[in-house]
Amino acid sequence: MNIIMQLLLLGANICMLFLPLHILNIRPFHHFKVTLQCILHHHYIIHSAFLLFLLSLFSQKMGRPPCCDKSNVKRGLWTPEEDAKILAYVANHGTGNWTLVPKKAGLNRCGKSCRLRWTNYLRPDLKHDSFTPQEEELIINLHGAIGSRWSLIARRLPGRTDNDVKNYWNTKLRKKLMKMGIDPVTHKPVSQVLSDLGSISGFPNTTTTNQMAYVNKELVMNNMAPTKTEPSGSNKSVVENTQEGQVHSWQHHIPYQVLTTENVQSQVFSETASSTSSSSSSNLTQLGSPQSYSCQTPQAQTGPHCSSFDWSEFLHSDSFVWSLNPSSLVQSEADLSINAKTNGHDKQGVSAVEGCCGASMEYQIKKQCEGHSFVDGILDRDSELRAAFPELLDASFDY
DNA sequence: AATATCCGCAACCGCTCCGAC
DNA sequence: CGTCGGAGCGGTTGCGGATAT
Repeated sequence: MNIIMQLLLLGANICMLFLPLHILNIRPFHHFKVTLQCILHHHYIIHSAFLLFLLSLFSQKMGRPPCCDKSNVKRGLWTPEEDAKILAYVANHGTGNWTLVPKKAGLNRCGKSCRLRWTNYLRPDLKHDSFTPQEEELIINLHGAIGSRWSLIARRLPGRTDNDVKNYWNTKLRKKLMKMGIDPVTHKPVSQVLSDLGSISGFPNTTTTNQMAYVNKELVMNNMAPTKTEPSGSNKSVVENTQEGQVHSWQHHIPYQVLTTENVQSQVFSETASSTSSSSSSNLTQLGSPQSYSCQTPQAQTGPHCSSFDWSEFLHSDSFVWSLNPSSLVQSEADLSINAKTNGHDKQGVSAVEGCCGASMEYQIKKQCEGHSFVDGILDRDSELRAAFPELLDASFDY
């Protein structure tokens, strides 16, 4: 009798508390749900059940609930037993509807967590060994072209996940580029980035000096050599910024590959669009191979050496590419819009390609196909800048 | 040998997109 | 048209091993 009275009393109290919120449709209210559950569960299990019942009644008006009750699911590293359960479940039922997987597989995990564990670690087609130089090279090329679109980049690397690529970039490749004096975000020489900063903001030289000092401090803090100023615009400047051997190794073993327009359009564009087609797997496999990135047109291979690499053109490569061959891009965009409609989940990738790949990547490709590699362009431009602004670059050591 | 610091990686979080209803 | 739920993405966190002091 006492329990019944308590239940009724609690129910009335909760109704008094919940009903106005329910009527007012206050959505953030569902954040209290778990907390209230925890408090009541500690002392009054029956009350908690009653509360849950009420909550379920009100849930229609509480907005989107969390994907799982995070306070009651296990988090952190996975045990071999848990892995075995996932593997067994997937072997029997396949993937899909991950929210049901924990329940069906007997796991006390969030469904999202299960999906991540499968896609990032347990999938049988994953490689668990270290990245090869070819993979490194591909990541750098693609990052330079499309930025940190890790999932798109990972699709070119069979057996690698977006998480793998992202981690590898953040821990290794980014530092490697910085060590070479190349800004890992823009893939330009640090000096050029600072020069752009100065010209865009209209800061006087003193400010630019401070910026240089800041970046050099960053380099020092990252255990990297600050940028040395080379007299008379030597094209060895970047090489001498760092340990020579490393850069030579970089340039010889991890060169920026030469790409053709056709390759990029067929690779990056079709990759996002063809994921639903039967030929997607062959495309992706082909994309992962380094030779697919070599310049195939004899004209390009024997073309004139590009002596000047204009970074402002690189920055505004959208218009540049349009002026080069607008008709082909119109065609590409038309294809993309069709593909985007037929493959909704890749729309993000398509738009990314439209925004990034179609422009800057294509520009790089054209430049590279003219026999002028990306690194060559960086080095040339860096040398020009050093020759043009020796006093500006010297000032970087004034901090 | 003990402690501090660094580093790599697995996992998590918050957000967006998209199809179904 | 608005809402819900699944899926995916990119950024960030934190654990555990490696290395330095």
